[in-house]
Amino acid sequence: MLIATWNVNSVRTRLSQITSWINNVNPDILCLQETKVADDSFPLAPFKELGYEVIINGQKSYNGVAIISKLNIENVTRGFTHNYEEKNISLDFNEQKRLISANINGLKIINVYVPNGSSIDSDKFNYKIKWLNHLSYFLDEQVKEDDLVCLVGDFNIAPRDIDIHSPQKYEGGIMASKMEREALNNVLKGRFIDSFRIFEKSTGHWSWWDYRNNAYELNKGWRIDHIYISKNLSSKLKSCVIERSQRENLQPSDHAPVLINLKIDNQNDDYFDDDDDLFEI
DNA sequence: ATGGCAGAAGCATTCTGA
Repeated sequence: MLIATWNVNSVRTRLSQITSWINNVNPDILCLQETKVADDSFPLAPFKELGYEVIINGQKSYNGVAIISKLNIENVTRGFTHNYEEKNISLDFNEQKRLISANINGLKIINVYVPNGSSIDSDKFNYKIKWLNHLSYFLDEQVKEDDLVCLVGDFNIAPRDIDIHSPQKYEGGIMASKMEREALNNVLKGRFIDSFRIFEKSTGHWSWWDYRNNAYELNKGWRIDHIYISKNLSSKLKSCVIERSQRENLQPSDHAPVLINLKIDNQNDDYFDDDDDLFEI
Protein backbone atom coordinates (compact mmCIF):
# COMPACT_ATOMS: atom_id res chain seq x y z
CA MET A 1 0.00 0.00 0.00
CA LEU A 2 1.53 3.26 -1.17
CA ILE A 3 0.88 6.45 0.78
CA ALA A 4 2.30 9.81 -0.30
CA THR A 5 2.40 13.45 0.78
CA TRP A 6 3.12 16.40 -1.50
CA ASN A 7 2.99 20.14 -1.00
CA VAL A 8 2.06 21.04 -4.57
CA ASN A 9 1.92 24.87 -4.17
CA SER A 10 -1.39 25.22 -6.07
CA VAL A 11 -3.28 22.14 -7.23
CA ARG A 12 -4.54 23.94 -10.35
CA THR A 13 -1.13 25.12 -11.52
CA ARG A 14 0.42 21.69 -10.81
CA LEU A 15 -2.51 19.56 -12.04
CA SER A 16 -0.79 17.88 -14.98
CA GLN A 17 2.30 17.13 -12.92
CA ILE A 18 0.17 15.55 -10.19
CA THR A 19 -1.89 13.36 -12.52
CA SER A 20 1.24 12.35 -14.40
CA TRP A 21 2.93 11.37 -11.15
CA ILE A 22 -0.17 9.40 -10.09
CA ASN A 23 -0.11 7.53 -13.40
CA ASN A 24 3.57 6.66 -12.93
CA VAL A 25 3.52 5.71 -9.26
CA ASN A 26 -0.07 4.49 -8.77
CA PRO A 27 -0.33 5.52 -5.10
CA ASP A 28 -3.25 4.30 -3.03
CA ILE A 29 -3.42 7.53 -1.05
CA LEU A 30 -2.00 10.95 -1.92
CA CYS A 31 -2.21 13.79 0.60
CA LEU A 32 -1.84 17.31 -0.82
CA GLN A 33 -0.99 20.59 0.88
CA GLU A 34 -1.16 24.19 -0.32
CA THR A 35 -3.92 23.46 -2.80
CA LYS A 36 -4.69 27.23 -2.80
CA VAL A 37 -8.23 26.85 -4.06
CA ALA A 38 -11.76 27.20 -2.64
CA ASP A 39 -13.68 23.93 -2.43
CA ASP A 40 -16.11 24.82 -5.21
CA SER A 41 -13.21 25.42 -7.63
CA PHE A 42 -11.15 22.31 -6.82
CA PRO A 43 -10.43 20.21 -9.95
CA LEU A 44 -12.13 16.98 -8.84
CA ALA A 45 -12.79 15.44 -12.24
CA PRO A 46 -9.18 14.63 -13.28
CA PHE A 47 -8.73 12.55 -10.12
CA LYS A 48 -12.12 10.84 -10.36
CA GLU A 49 -11.30 9.87 -13.95
CA LEU A 50 -8.21 8.11 -12.61
CA GLY A 51 -10.39 6.16 -10.19
CA TYR A 52 -9.78 8.18 -7.04
CA GLU A 53 -12.05 9.62 -4.39
CA VAL A 54 -11.19 13.14 -3.23
CA ILE A 55 -11.89 14.95 0.03
CA ILE A 56 -10.93 18.59 0.41
CA ASN A 57 -10.62 21.35 2.99
CA GLY A 58 -9.63 24.45 1.06
CA GLN A 59 -9.80 28.21 0.89
CA LYS A 60 -9.10 30.90 -1.67
CA SER A 61 -5.44 31.69 -2.43
CA TYR A 62 -3.82 30.25 0.68
CA ASN A 63 -3.34 26.95 2.47
CA GLY A 64 -5.76 24.12 1.65
CA VAL A 65 -5.40 20.35 2.04
CA ALA A 66 -6.83 17.32 0.23
CA ILE A 67 -6.75 13.52 0.38
CA ILE A 68 -6.94 11.57 -2.87
CA SER A 69 -7.59 7.85 -2.44
CA LYS A 70 -8.22 4.78 -4.56
CA LEU A 71 -9.70 3.11 -1.49
CA ASN A 72 -12.95 3.96 0.23
CA ILE A 73 -12.79 7.07 2.44
CA GLU A 74 -14.71 7.08 5.73
CA ASN A 75 -15.14 9.26 8.84
CA VAL A 76 -13.90 12.49 7.32
CA THR A 77 -13.04 15.38 9.64
CA ARG A 78 -12.01 18.85 8.49
CA GLY A 79 -9.99 21.08 10.79
CA PHE A 80 -9.74 20.69 14.54
CA THR A 81 -12.69 18.97 16.16
CA HIS A 82 -12.24 20.19 19.73
CA ASN A 83 -13.57 23.45 21.15
CA TYR A 84 -10.51 25.67 20.90
CA GLU A 85 -12.00 28.20 23.31
CA GLU A 86 -11.83 25.56 26.01
CA LYS A 87 -8.08 25.57 25.47
CA ASN A 88 -7.92 29.25 26.50
CA ILE A 89 -7.11 30.49 23.02
CA SER A 90 -9.64 32.83 21.45
CA LEU A 91 -8.40 32.73 17.84
CA ASP A 92 -10.32 30.48 15.51
CA PHE A 93 -7.72 27.95 14.49
CA ASN A 94 -10.00 26.49 11.85
CA GLU A 95 -10.07 29.66 9.73
CA GLN A 96 -6.91 28.61 7.95
CA LYS A 97 -7.56 25.32 6.18
CA ARG A 98 -4.60 23.19 7.22
CA LEU A 99 -6.00 19.87 8.46
CA ILE A 100 -8.08 17.02 7.09
CA SER A 101 -8.32 13.41 8.24
CA ALA A 102 -10.16 10.23 7.38
CA ASN A 103 -10.19 6.47 7.88
CA ILE A 104 -8.99 4.55 4.83
CA ASN A 105 -8.46 0.79 4.61
CA GLY A 106 -8.20 0.44 8.37
CA LEU A 107 -5.76 3.34 8.71
CA LYS A 108 -6.37 6.77 10.19
CA ILE A 109 -4.85 9.24 7.73
CA ILE A 110 -4.14 12.72 9.13
CA ASN A 111 -2.96 15.30 6.59
CA VAL A 112 -1.50 18.58 7.89
CA TYR A 113 -0.08 21.79 6.51
CA VAL A 114 1.68 23.30 9.52
CA PRO A 115 2.05 27.11 9.42
CA ASN A 116 5.43 28.38 8.29
CA GLY A 117 5.81 30.91 11.09
CA SER A 118 7.73 33.55 9.12
CA SER A 119 10.40 34.37 11.74
CA ILE A 120 10.77 33.42 15.38
CA ASP A 121 10.00 36.91 16.71
CA SER A 122 6.75 37.26 14.73
CA ASP A 123 3.06 36.81 15.55
CA LYS A 124 3.00 34.10 12.91
CA PHE A 125 5.56 32.12 14.87
CA ASN A 126 3.32 32.32 17.92
CA TYR A 127 0.45 31.07 15.74
CA LYS A 128 2.59 28.18 14.52
CA ILE A 129 3.40 27.00 18.05
CA LYS A 130 -0.23 27.29 19.13
CA TRP A 131 -1.38 25.47 15.98
CA LEU A 132 0.95 22.60 16.83
CA ASN A 133 -0.45 22.54 20.36
CA HIS A 134 -3.94 22.25 18.86
CA LEU A 135 -2.72 19.39 16.71
CA SER A 136 -1.56 17.68 19.88
CA TYR A 137 -5.04 18.11 21.41
CA PHE A 138 -6.58 16.82 18.20
CA LEU A 139 -4.49 13.65 18.32
CA ASP A 140 -5.33 13.14 22.00
CA GLU A 141 -8.99 13.39 21.09
CA GLN A 142 -9.05 11.44 17.83
CA VAL A 143 -6.42 8.71 18.19
CA LYS A 144 -7.09 5.64 20.29
CA GLU A 145 -4.27 3.51 21.60
CA ASP A 146 -4.57 0.69 19.06
CA ASP A 147 -5.35 2.88 16.04
CA LEU A 148 -3.12 2.52 12.99
CA VAL A 149 -2.17 6.11 12.18
CA CYS A 150 -0.33 7.93 9.41
CA LEU A 151 0.34 11.58 10.26
CA VAL A 152 1.65 13.15 7.08
CA GLY A 153 2.24 16.54 5.54
CA ASP A 154 4.31 19.68 5.31
CA PHE A 155 5.42 20.31 8.88
CA ASN A 156 7.64 23.30 8.09
CA ILE A 157 10.09 21.94 10.67
CA ALA A 158 13.43 20.23 10.16
CA PRO A 159 13.39 17.72 13.05
CA ARG A 160 17.19 17.61 13.42
CA ASP A 161 20.22 19.53 12.22
CA ILE A 162 20.98 16.76 9.70
CA ASP A 163 17.73 17.74 7.96
CA ILE A 164 19.19 21.14 6.91
CA HIS A 165 21.85 21.74 4.26
CA SER A 166 23.66 24.36 6.38
CA PRO A 167 22.59 23.77 9.99
CA GLN A 168 25.08 26.25 11.44
CA LYS A 169 23.66 29.02 9.25
CA TYR A 170 20.04 28.37 10.22
CA GLU A 171 20.50 27.23 13.83
CA GLY A 172 17.73 28.55 16.06
CA GLY A 173 15.90 30.20 13.16
CA ILE A 174 12.53 29.47 11.62
CA MET A 175 11.94 25.74 10.88
CA ALA A 176 14.99 24.90 13.01
CA SER A 177 14.29 26.41 16.43
CA LYS A 178 14.16 24.52 19.70
CA MET A 179 10.60 25.75 20.36
CA GLU A 180 9.32 24.35 17.08
CA ARG A 181 11.08 21.03 17.55
CA GLU A 182 9.73 20.71 21.09
CA ALA A 183 6.22 21.54 19.86
CA LEU A 184 6.58 18.86 17.19
CA ASN A 185 7.87 16.34 19.72
CA ASN A 186 4.89 17.17 21.90
CA VAL A 187 2.63 16.29 18.96
CA LEU A 188 4.45 13.01 18.38
CA LYS A 189 4.72 12.23 22.12
CA GLY A 190 6.77 9.15 21.40
CA ARG A 191 3.76 7.61 19.67
CA PHE A 192 5.12 7.97 16.13
CA ILE A 193 8.08 6.99 13.98
CA ASP A 194 9.67 9.17 11.29
CA SER A 195 9.38 6.76 8.33
CA PHE A 196 12.28 8.26 6.41
CA ARG A 197 14.76 7.81 9.27
CA ILE A 198 14.05 4.08 9.51
CA PHE A 199 15.91 3.65 6.23
CA GLU A 200 18.26 6.65 5.96
CA LYS A 201 20.39 7.91 8.85
CA SER A 202 22.59 10.37 7.00
CA THR A 203 22.25 14.03 6.10
CA GLY A 204 21.84 15.35 2.54
CA HIS A 205 18.22 14.31 1.92
CA TRP A 206 15.80 17.16 1.32
CA SER A 207 12.09 17.52 0.49
CA TRP A 208 12.04 21.32 -0.09
CA TRP A 209 14.32 23.67 -1.99
CA ASP A 210 13.71 27.44 -2.07
CA TYR A 211 12.74 28.82 -5.48
CA ARG A 212 15.27 31.60 -4.89
CA ASN A 213 19.02 31.73 -5.18
CA ASN A 214 19.29 28.66 -7.40
CA ALA A 215 18.73 26.52 -4.32
CA TYR A 216 17.79 23.31 -6.14
CA GLU A 217 20.75 23.43 -8.52
CA LEU A 218 23.04 24.06 -5.51
CA ASN A 219 21.14 21.31 -3.60
CA LYS A 220 20.54 23.68 -0.71
CA GLY A 221 17.44 22.04 0.74
CA TRP A 222 15.60 21.12 3.90
CA ARG A 223 13.71 17.98 4.95
CA ILE A 224 10.43 19.43 6.25
CA ASP A 225 7.82 17.09 4.70
CA HIS A 226 7.26 13.99 6.80
CA ILE A 227 5.35 10.73 7.06
CA TYR A 228 4.97 9.76 10.69
CA ILE A 229 3.46 6.35 11.40
CA SER A 230 2.23 5.03 14.71
CA LYS A 231 4.59 2.51 16.29
CA ASN A 232 2.12 -0.34 15.77
CA LEU A 233 2.70 0.07 12.00
CA SER A 234 6.49 -0.10 12.15
CA SER A 235 6.76 -3.79 11.23
CA LYS A 236 4.67 -3.14 8.10
CA LEU A 237 6.85 -0.28 6.79
CA LYS A 238 8.81 -1.48 3.76
CA SER A 239 10.26 1.75 2.33
CA CYS A 240 10.24 5.53 2.44
CA VAL A 241 11.59 7.66 -0.40
CA ILE A 242 11.66 11.32 -1.37
CA GLU A 243 10.79 11.65 -5.05
CA ARG A 244 13.12 14.52 -5.74
CA SER A 245 12.89 14.12 -9.51
CA GLN A 246 9.57 16.00 -9.28
CA ARG A 247 11.54 19.10 -8.27
CA GLU A 248 13.09 18.99 -11.75
CA ASN A 249 9.77 19.34 -13.57
CA LEU A 250 9.08 22.40 -15.69
CA GLN A 251 7.49 24.93 -13.28
CA PRO A 252 7.76 22.56 -10.31
CA SER A 253 6.43 22.84 -6.80
CA ASP A 254 9.19 23.85 -4.41
CA HIS A 255 8.49 20.59 -2.55
CA ALA A 256 9.03 16.98 -3.66
CA PRO A 257 6.63 14.14 -2.77
CA VAL A 258 7.45 11.74 0.04
CA LEU A 259 6.23 8.15 -0.36
CA ILE A 260 6.00 5.10 1.88
CA ASN A 261 5.13 1.50 1.18
CA LEU A 262 3.16 -0.24 3.92
CA LYS A 263 2.71 -4.00 3.64
CA ILE A 264 -0.95 -3.92 4.65
CA ASP A 265 -2.25 -6.06 1.81
CA ASN A 266 -1.14 -7.21 -1.61
CA GLN A 267 -1.75 -3.98 -3.48
CA ASN A 268 1.20 -2.52 -5.34
CA ASP A 269 3.71 -4.75 -3.62
CA ASP A 270 5.71 -5.04 -6.81
CA TYR A 271 6.07 -1.29 -7.27
CA PHE A 272 9.53 -0.88 -5.81
CA ASP A 273 10.87 -3.87 -7.67
CA ASP A 274 10.26 -2.58 -11.17
CA ASP A 275 11.04 1.12 -11.05
CA ASP A 276 14.40 1.80 -9.42
CA ASP A 277 14.50 5.33 -10.85
CA LEU A 278 12.13 6.46 -8.13
CA PHE A 279 14.65 5.76 -5.38
CA GLU A 280 16.60 8.69 -4.08
CA ILE A 281 20.34 8.12 -4.29
C1' DA B 1 19.89 42.93 6.57
C1' DT B 2 17.78 42.42 2.19
C1' DG B 3 16.35 40.20 -1.78
C1' DG B 4 15.86 36.40 -4.76
C1' DC B 5 11.28 33.32 -6.97
C1' DA B 6 6.55 31.78 -7.43
C1' DG B 7 1.25 31.79 -7.08
C1' DA B 8 -3.27 34.19 -6.41
C1' DA B 9 -6.07 38.04 -7.04
C1' DG B 10 -6.98 40.95 -10.60
C1' DC B 11 -4.92 44.34 -13.86
C1' DA B 12 -0.52 47.19 -10.90
C1' DT B 13 0.78 45.79 -7.34
C1' DT B 14 0.37 43.53 -2.87
C1' DC B 15 0.27 39.55 0.15
C1' DT B 16 2.11 35.20 1.38
C1' DG B 17 5.20 31.51 1.46
C1' DA B 18 9.83 29.11 3.71
